[in-house]
Amino acid sequence: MFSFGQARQRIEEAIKGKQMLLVVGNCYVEYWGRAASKLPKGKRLLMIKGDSSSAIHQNRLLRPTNYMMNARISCEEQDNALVLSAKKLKPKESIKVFFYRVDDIQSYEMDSAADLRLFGSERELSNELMKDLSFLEEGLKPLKQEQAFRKGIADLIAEDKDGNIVVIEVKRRKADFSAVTQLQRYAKQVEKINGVKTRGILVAPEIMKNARDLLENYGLEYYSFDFEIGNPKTKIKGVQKKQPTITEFM
Amino acid sequence: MFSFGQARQRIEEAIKGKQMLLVVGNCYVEYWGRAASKLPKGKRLLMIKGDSSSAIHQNRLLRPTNYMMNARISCEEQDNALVLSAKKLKPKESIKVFFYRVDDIQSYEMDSAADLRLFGSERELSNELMKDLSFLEEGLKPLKQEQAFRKGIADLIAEDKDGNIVVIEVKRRKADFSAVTQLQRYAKQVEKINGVKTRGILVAPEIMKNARDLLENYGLEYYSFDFEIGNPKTKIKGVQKKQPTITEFM
DNA sequence: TAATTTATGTCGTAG
DNA sequence: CTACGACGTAAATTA
Ligand SMILES: [Mg+2]
Ligand SMILES: [Mg+2]
Repeated sequence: MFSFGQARQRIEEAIKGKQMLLVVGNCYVEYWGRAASKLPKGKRLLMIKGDSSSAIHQNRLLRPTNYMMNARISCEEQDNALVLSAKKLKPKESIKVFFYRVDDIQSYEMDSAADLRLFGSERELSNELMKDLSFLEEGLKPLKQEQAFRKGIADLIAEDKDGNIVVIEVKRRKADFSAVTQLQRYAKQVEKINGVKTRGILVAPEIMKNARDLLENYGLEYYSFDFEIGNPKTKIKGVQKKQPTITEFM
Repeated sequence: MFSFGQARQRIEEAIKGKQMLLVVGNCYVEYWGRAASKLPKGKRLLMIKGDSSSAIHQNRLLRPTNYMMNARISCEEQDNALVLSAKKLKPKESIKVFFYRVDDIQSYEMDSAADLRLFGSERELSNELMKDLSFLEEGLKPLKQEQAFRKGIADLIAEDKDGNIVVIEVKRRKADFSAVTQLQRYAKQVEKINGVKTRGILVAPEIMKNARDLLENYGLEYYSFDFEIGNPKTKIKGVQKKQPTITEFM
């Protein structure tokens, strides 16, 4: 139990020092901005980080119920509440946390943030695949031109043994409608730019049934694959072309 | 500073009691599952909630660097580290947090989670719009509104004054490619089911330039609108039809 | 700065 | 349990 005066001093100190700040207590939360919300009174945890990212957490779920980043934080004592406000412009937004009881305040001087080393990202899979496109199809070669650019419009652009341009989209998880429409969009765009018929290949571990139907309607191709995440190398295995499932004639 | 023995006891108690648990200390984090990652040693905050949702936070950004939900949490003392593990099946995943120094442990009995009352969601805007479709266009009437409502394939399905079926997709923010392709997919599907030409209308506060070009290529229509978030009613205002931007002749 | 895309997306919901 | 779409998506990347 903290008096609002004590609490305010402690909070302002921590914020000034860019410390990780945690406030636990009975509060009511209002948000107004891109949307609006009200969180009924209850015991919650407020986390404010050194970069001013703020979040109100309940005791369930990963994501906070309210949050804001790049905000200006302020703290004021009202009649019956300690009010913590986070405000930002662009978009104009505001959160107000009304603490009616402050149970605990903790703050920690933290180490400067380190980069997470992540393996198995789509980018990594895509790079691995590019090293040997014959995994996909005999005679498939990356187009040097596109390779030069960090990222063009599609994940990969290649040329098949007959000289057709092939647009390749890689997904690290089960492909859905959006993966298919994305590939279709890229394929059409490349087709328009180069003025030649272009193949589109979706490479993903799995694909939703309905998404696959759409893909086949668009005349695109699907290859399944597996990958094994390793350090430092992620390995691609078991690439195989899936034949169209001819379910109906038009 | 906690001894590993003390720390372990405190942690296990908090987890058993489904309390909100916070552990601060110098640690190294390994994740393996859908992807894999390593977070270099440093002072971090581990948050474990009553539903076993766990997150490793650094002192910046809203999102945690590592996280897991619906996991089985365990804690064991090793030679030079206190190891907190979170494991789950489906997908099979694991996080290990190696604490080399435990600076602080806090746990809190929390109130049961309350529902956030959110205003200005897409669903709310859609409902509001349906009440008076003449906002969009004279003579537009909701069609099979219960089915449109329940089925949810499209946000709204209506009939215009000439008897055409109109599929309407509402977006609460600036519409992009995916909004356009989504609407296109719905419109085509309704067209196929009913066997008649179908209009597709995208209603959004704004639309990306490129997305708009795509929309016009598809023969779909765009209406802009504004909304004012209120409690309990969100008001829709300033709906206006945007004429196709004829940029090029085919 | 705006546009675009990824994400270990998370989360809710309907079937 | 899966499919599917919203999310105040956040965050990284690129033009
Ligand atoms: Mg991709
Ligand atoms: Mg919608």
